[in-house]
Order: sequence, then structure tokens, then C-alpha cells
Amino acid sequence: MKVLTKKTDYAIRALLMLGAKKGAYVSAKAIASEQDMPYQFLRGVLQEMIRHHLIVSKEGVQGGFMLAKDPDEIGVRQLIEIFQGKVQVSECMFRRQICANRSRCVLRHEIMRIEQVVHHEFEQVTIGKLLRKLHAGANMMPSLRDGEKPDSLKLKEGVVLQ
Amino acid sequence: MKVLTKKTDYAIRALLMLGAKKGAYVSAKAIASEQDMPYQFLRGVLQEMIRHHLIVSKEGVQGGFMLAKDPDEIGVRQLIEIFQGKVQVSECMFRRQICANRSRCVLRHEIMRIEQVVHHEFEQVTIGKLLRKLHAGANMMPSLRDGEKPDSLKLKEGVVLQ
DNA sequence: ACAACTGATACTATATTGATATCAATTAAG
DNA sequence: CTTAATTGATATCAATATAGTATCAGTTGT
Ligand code: FES
Ligand code: FES
Repeated sequence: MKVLTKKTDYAIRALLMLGAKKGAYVSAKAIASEQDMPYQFLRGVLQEMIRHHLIVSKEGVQGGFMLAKDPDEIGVRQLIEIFQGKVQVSECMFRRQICANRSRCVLRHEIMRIEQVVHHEFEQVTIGKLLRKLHAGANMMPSLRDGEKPDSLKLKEGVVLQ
Repeated sequence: MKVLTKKTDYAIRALLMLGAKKGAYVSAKAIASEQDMPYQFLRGVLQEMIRHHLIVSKEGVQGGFMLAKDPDEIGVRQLIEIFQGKVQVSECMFRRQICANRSRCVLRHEIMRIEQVVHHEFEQVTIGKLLRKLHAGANMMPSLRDGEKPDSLKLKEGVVLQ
């Protein structure tokens, strides 16, 4: 179960970069090279964010992209909804069906409660918050405290995180 | 963002049915027809659950499937992991990469915290709990209290939920 | 004029999801 | 013992989603 797809991932990181260079236009090329993303793919992501008024652009030489909103107003939940669609349990609700049996709905009731929790949590995480954590020099490597520890992610001698 | 795929959905509902007819073997055909699932597809799902020792089967006439565990020991989280893979943020961790910049990991840190919450919540929802809710005659229709309200899901006159 | 940009599409490749089909092996019932 | 109802195990297919590439027209600073 993939929580964030590439598009969402790239979108967040692009926004973080725009937030870091606040007030200046940053080109897709600059973002793509610095963040190691496929250029054309990223451009599609940026255009989508323009359509949703999260960023604005300037064409031509010295053009690029800039945040259109307060970073605190841009939440990960919104980004997920833009690039991965609304968080939903399954599809039956969206097909004008009347549920055929009681059990489905007992399930739904539970899952919708969880949906609320997830929504709430993702809502909390905004570009602004992430930027402040960045600025405070927070964790370079995640704590990996939940058993998802990959088998070889220790920093090698001499590897420096920029 | 689809929280439950068809496989997980069918698995849960099949387990609920097995839990309701505790002690007896229930055939795939019976489940498929009563729950309106594609027969062969459901069979694949059941086989997967056998491999994970959630259920047992009996071949031949009067054969079928039966729970192999206490319903309270079967959580939705486990089912999601079986049919949709482990809940993960994005893929970079699983490719032996050293992250290229700090921002990705700030993000990861936040998301992993959310992952914990989600895990915990899904862990809580077990087949046993759902069965008790069913038995208590809980909500036939979900409360739809979070704005996900579909445009026409009101019960028509005379429609009876079994 | 020109190079550095974005806007807008069209396209391809791959992976995932959802579903179907087939055949062998097992078993209860007649 | 035969047969029908069933699971076990695969193989295959179609639809959709995800990831990425390519192209060309329009804009703008130098
Ligand atoms: S609303 Fe679809 S199962 Fe109840
Ligand atoms: S671990 Fe992959 S970005 Fe930090």
C-alpha cells in the first residue's frame, strides 16, 4: 500500500524548494536537477499545481515557479487529493448502489472513522511545518523506529548529506 | 487514494461470513453468490488466506472454508498487508539509496509518524469486533458524516436491507 | 535574434488491479 | 463405483493507474 505516489512526493519536495527560495522564481530545470527528479514529469506535476492555484509561474528567460499561498495553507492531505484522488474506502459508495447487506456497512462505518483520523493527521502536515523543521535542522535521517528499517541504509564514511 | 482494494474488501467480507457460520464449512460458491463477488476471483483470495493460515479448507462435496483463528486475532491491518503490501510512504527506503537531501527525510519523519497512527487504527479493527457490531444490529447504512455523502443513497420506499 | 523558459499535449512503457478459464485432485452421496 | 460438488494450482487476459518521454508553440530577458 503506497501512501505517497511519485507525483505527490515530487510535488511536496518541489514546494519545499519553492518555500525555501521564497519570493524568487525557480525553474523546473533547477528543481529537477537539484532534487533529482525527471524533468518532464516534474513539469506535469507543477502544471497541475498551477491549476490548483498552489503556485504561480512566469514564462520566458528567468521564469519559473513561485508559491501562490502561505506554506502553512498547503497541506499534504490536499496534495494527496490532487495527485491520488480523494481518500476513499472502496468504490461502492460512488456507484449509486444500495448496499446489498448489512456487513458491508458495518465495515464501512469502522473504516470511515479511520479515514477521519488519517485525514486529520495529513491535514496537520503542511509545507510550512516541514519548512520550519528543515530550518531547525531536524532529522537528516528518519528515526526508523517502527521496524521498517531497511537492510543497508547506514551512512558510509565520507557521505555527506547536503 | 484507495484504502481497500477489491481483494481486501472481499477478504474481509468472506471472513465475516465464515465468522457468522462458525464451525461449519462454507463453500466459495456460497460466499460468492451471497456476497455478490466474482467466483474465481474470490477463490484466489481464499487461497491466499489459506497460505497465511487465516482459514482452513476441506475439499470435495460439502467442502469449503472455515476460520482457522479466533476472529479477534484477525485484524484489517494484516489483511491489508497480505493483499496490498506493507503500508509504506514511498519507495526510496527500499532501494538502498542514501537520501540526496535533507528535505526528503523531514517529510519522511512526519509521514512515518502518521504511518504509526494508521497502523494502530487498522490494528484495532478485527473481524471479531466487526462481527459483534453486526450481531448488535449496528448501522445498516453508514453515518456518512464526513462530507463523502454520495448524491443518491437514500433508501427508496420498500427497499429492505437483508 | 536567440536562448531559456513555461503551456499544452500526445505518446509510451510498466505495474497493479480485477477478473476469467482450465484442469487435476479430493470427497460425499447415491 | 460413478458422479457431482468442491478445492488446489495455474495460466491468461483486460482495464486502469503510475511513471516517464517527446514535441512544439508561445513568452521573455539579454
Ligand atoms: S454503502 Fe455501499 S455497502 Fe453500504
Ligand atoms: S531515507 Fe530516502 S529520502 Fe531519506
